[in-house]
This record gives sequence, C-alpha cells and structure tokens, in this order.
Amino acid sequence: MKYSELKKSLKNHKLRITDCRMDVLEYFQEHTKAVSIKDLEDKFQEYDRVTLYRTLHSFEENGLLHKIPGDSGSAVYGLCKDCDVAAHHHNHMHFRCTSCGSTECIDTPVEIKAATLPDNYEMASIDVIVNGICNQCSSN
Amino acid sequence: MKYSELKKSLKNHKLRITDCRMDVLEYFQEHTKAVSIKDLEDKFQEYDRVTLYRTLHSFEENGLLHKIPGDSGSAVYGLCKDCDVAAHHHNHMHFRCTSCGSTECIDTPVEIKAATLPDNYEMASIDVIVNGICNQCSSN
DNA sequence: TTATAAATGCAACTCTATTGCATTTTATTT
DNA sequence: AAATAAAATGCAATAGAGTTGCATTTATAA
Repeated sequence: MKYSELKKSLKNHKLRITDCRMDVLEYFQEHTKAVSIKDLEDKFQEYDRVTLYRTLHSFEENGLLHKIPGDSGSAVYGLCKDCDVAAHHHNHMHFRCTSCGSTECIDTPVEIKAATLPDNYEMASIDVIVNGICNQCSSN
Repeated sequence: MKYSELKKSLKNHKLRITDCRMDVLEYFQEHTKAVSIKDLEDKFQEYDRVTLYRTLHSFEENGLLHKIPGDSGSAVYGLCKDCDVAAHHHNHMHFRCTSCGSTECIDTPVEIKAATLPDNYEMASIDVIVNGICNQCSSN
C-alpha cells in the first residue's frame, strides 16, 4: 500500500503519524493472517517492545484493529477491514489452524440468533473461533 | 455433591483421589460460572498455586474440564457436563458478561456449517463466545 | 505392609504485559 | 519558520501468569 494511503488511514482514525505506526500498519496490510506482538517484535527490532504494545492498543482503541483471543496466552490482532470508527462489524469468524498455529479472519458473516439464549441474557457481540486446518496446510 | 460421587467422578477419569482434587472438583460442581485460577487461589489458600495449576491441567487432560480462552490474559475453566473421555462435545456456547465479567457455559448447541468456510479449510472444532449481559446482571 | 508411581510444595525462572518518567517528536499556532 | 502544547517513544522497573526442577509426601496396587 502506498505511503499516502497509510497516512490517510491513520488520520481517518485520528492517530498521529509516526514511523512506528506507519510501519506497523503497513505490516498488517501485507499479511492476511492475524499478527501477534511477537511477530512485530521480530520484524521491528528498531522499536521498543513497549512502543509496539502501545501501537497495538491505540490501533485497537481507534478501531483499526480487533483483538482475537489467543489460543494460549498471547493475543493476536486482525485488521478491521469492513469496520469504521462508528460501527464495528466483528461478527465474522476467526479460523485458527492447529497445524501452523496461524489465526485468520474469514469474511463469512456469522449469524447466531439471540433467540437461542436463555431468558434475560442479552447478546452484544459474538466471537466465533473455528479450529481446524487452513488452506495452506491442507495442500501440503 | 456427595463425597462418594466426587470420588467416583475422579476415578472415572482415571485421576487419583487427593484432597486438592476433591476440593477443586467440588468447587466446580457448586459453581455455574466458569472458574479461574484466581478463584481457586483465593478459595484454597492451603494449596500451592502450582498444585492448583496442575490440578486444572490434569482435569483438562482427562476430560473433566474444558478451557475457555479468557478475555484478557488468564483463562477460565468450565465443567464438561455432557462430555466423556472418548468424545468431547464442546460445541456449546460460552457467554461472557461484560458487566460482572463472568463466563458461563450455555447448553444451547451451536451449529456452524463447514460449508460456510472457503475451499480447503477443514473445521475440527469451534468456540463460540457470546458477549453481553447475563441474567443476573440484567435483573439488577 | 511394602513398593512404586504419582502428586505436592517450594524456589526459581520464563514469558507476557504494564507503569512511571525523562526525552523526543508531532501537529498546531503564531 | 519558530514557538508551543500535546502526544509518542525509549528505558528501566515492575507486575502478573504460568512453568520447571527437585526433594518430599501421599495414594494405589501388589
């Protein structure tokens, strides 16, 4: 993605333009799989770990990323493709490959009826994590 | 639940009978909400943290508990009511209350068709986490 | 009752994530 | 373009979650 596009995207989300944020956002754009803090630390050794953590947090707060609960411990993050700051649409599914360990957002929308909940439970949002073998691993 | 019942349950899962395991299992039986390591540490200060961790792990390995990915960081565990060692049925949903922070297993079975996945993805299992307000919180 | 295999407690350690603070950088205003 | 205020960064320290090794104790089965 072009520099000016990245810049625009940050500005749209009311985020200041910094080297770290530009690099991290570009990294997200270039990867279809969800990204962990570990990935970023390995890739961007020139930035402090803390800065990378704070970058993820600010991106998440400003609706650029969504957090995906990690399998064991550490979380991963995915780009919010169809979201804007006002309305998040997180009702897609996350596919976690048990072979390569990657997590990926699958754009198939997920519908679970609130009617299936017991009385007096109110649904706000839903996270669906599908475990299995991803396309890359199944073709090897 | 009676002592003898707890004992039988542990034996069924090929787990040795110890004080810690009996107490922890009883605690799970008495609570409808999912249990965190923190809950256990607070409740059972007479047992070492490590022992409680290992108790959870052995319960999980032997099909007595299932692990539910925590909101931020620490995981919680739920009793496997309808599971046996041979066949786990984890396709129920987990309800996480954004008000009181509790997580709970809801017995409504969840069906997501593998057909909704893109080509060459193979589904093995699925975790559904519904966020919202639980019955207790909505009536307060 | 004894033998052995497993569970426990303790200490140390690893990994993940956060906080405080001084410094630097960004964006805005003049 | 320079000055200013607000925000981001880097570093060090700290907090929290979870694990490992090992000596000791306990449970089960012979």
